[in-house]
Amino acid sequence: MHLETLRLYCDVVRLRSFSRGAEQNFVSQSAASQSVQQLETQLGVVLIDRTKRPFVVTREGEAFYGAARGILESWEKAKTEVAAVKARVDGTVRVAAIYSVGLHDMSRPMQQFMSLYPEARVQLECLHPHKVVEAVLTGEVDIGIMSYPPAERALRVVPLREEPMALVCHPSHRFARQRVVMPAELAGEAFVAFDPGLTIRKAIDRALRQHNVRVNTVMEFDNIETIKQAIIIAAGISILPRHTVEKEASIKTLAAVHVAMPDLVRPVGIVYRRQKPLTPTAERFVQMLHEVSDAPRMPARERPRATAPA
Amino acid sequence: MHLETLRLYCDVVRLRSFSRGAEQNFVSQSAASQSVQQLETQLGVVLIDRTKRPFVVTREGEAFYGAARGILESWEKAKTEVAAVKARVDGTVRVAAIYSVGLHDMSRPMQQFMSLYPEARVQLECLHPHKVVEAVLTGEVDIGIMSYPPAERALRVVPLREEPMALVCHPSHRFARQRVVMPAELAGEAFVAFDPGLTIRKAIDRALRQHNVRVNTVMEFDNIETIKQAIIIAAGISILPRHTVEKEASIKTLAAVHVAMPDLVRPVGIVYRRQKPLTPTAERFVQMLHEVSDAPRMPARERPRATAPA
DNA sequence: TTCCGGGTATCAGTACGGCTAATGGTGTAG
DNA sequence: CTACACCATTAGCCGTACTGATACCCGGAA
Repeated sequence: MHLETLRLYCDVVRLRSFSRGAEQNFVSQSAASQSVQQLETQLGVVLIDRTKRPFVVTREGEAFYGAARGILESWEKAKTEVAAVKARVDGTVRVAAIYSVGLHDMSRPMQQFMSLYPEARVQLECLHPHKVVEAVLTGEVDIGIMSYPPAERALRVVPLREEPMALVCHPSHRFARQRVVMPAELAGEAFVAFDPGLTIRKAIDRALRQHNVRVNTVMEFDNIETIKQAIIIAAGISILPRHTVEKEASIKTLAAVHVAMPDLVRPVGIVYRRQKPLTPTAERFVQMLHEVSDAPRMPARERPRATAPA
Repeated sequence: MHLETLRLYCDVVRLRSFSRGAEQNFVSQSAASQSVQQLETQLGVVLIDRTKRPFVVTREGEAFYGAARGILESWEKAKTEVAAVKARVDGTVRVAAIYSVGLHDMSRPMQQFMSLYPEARVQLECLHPHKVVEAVLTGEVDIGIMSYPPAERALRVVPLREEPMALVCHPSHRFARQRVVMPAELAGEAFVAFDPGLTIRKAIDRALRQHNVRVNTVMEFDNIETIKQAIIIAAGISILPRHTVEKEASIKTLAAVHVAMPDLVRPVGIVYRRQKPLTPTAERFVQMLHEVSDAPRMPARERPRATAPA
């Protein structure tokens, strides 16, 4: 059963004419006649009494006319409803970020984005790195923002920036009075480290190993905030992205010192599903992230470029 | 847009599988896949996220699922509604009769019919002869019952009976004491006639003319009941179908006397639209009319037979 | 990792159904 | 009664939805 047939029938009844109904539906009069006949056959009912001119709609025809109108209305409503959902979904960017990025680096681009596209919405949630990947893969979020983005087949990775790392210690620590700390000086220091399962832990370990330094790991945490708290109570030192301790450094709660390990950076990237192209809104949000990241912290010549989505 | 496609989509979503949805609709898995794809193209929306297994219905898909279910329900409702109207109409015989027949001769066949077919209904309305024809032609009624049924091309006529006529007069009239009245005796009598527009008037006029009799027409009415009232107040005599005055004759309100004009009979027939075959129920009602008419009043050899409807 | 199995997308071929154009029939108005 | 407007009917074409086969993809297991 074609919905077009119902529409045709309704127009025929409304206009009291097969010819005009056909015209309104851009088909021939013959088609209208045949369609209504088929409709009557399928229903097993005579809808229109054609022996009078102009024809007379039977009682069954009147009843069916009302019902058909209702169905067509429902159909139109369904289409607009779906379109509305699409618009709403399209206009919403769901973002999952790791804690450090979400807490320190998302408010500015989000505010800027929402002022540029007032109709758009951004849903941000802060998760553990593994959960970020999971959320992206399950489609719970459109994009993920994380450090050390994994190279999975189902994921597309767009490098965003590389964050310089700094040695972070208590203001009373002797390092706090130095302009720079050499790797060798770290030997034997009480060290507050990341959890062994995290990629950043492996990266720092590797860097220390490269400089033949062995630290004394006294604590392990899965997030930067807790590590900072541990340093504040003088539990030890650590190596963290520079900008995540900027606030504490300015109020002298913590000290951030340059450490001579130029290879040690924290790469931050955007991940999304390879199979699922970004929505236009999400794409604009990614663009916004790049612009905000580029300006304050990175020289133009090192700017990473987003790879074009499929 | 096919309603079958909507049903297929609903089944696919409900069963969370293209294969099972296809099976449920007796089509191939391929067809299900293509149908849903086309649906998505037409709506410009992705309804099902097929990159996961089992697939995930998108928000748009959920919204559309609800709407589609509503449409399908409406469709089922529409079909049953129309069927109900059809059943009701089919089981109802709409009859238009002229006053004299409707008042005197319909209660018995109607009662008998309704006791034979309790689920059937009879709608009887009494109209002027012209209105009876009109009601039949417009389709307002299924069959018409009238005297002197007209031979129109659009009408099919089934003779029902020929009613003998009698001279009707006031009980105090001299004719009331006679066993028979000869046509010649009518000369100059005060006569209460039918309206000139009615066929029965023309028939009576012709019969009188054939017997070279001229009456004194004092009143003209378009229905038998009024004529009878006029006779009761001694306004004159008339010639009416015998059985329409039987009740008044039995209680001596009127006198009905045999008049020697054997050609003068009132033919009563059933009319219905030639283009519109009778419903089964209407056909049974016509049959009933014949049986009731035949038994009391007419010798078997004169029984008219219904012509078979198309 | 590699393979395997269930499930879906894709493709070419085909059959069915709806459309058109021309023609025939019917009702209504003048 | 004639003319006209309107609808039904017919044959033939074309589009489209189906089928069956095959390729692809994802997820799980060795």
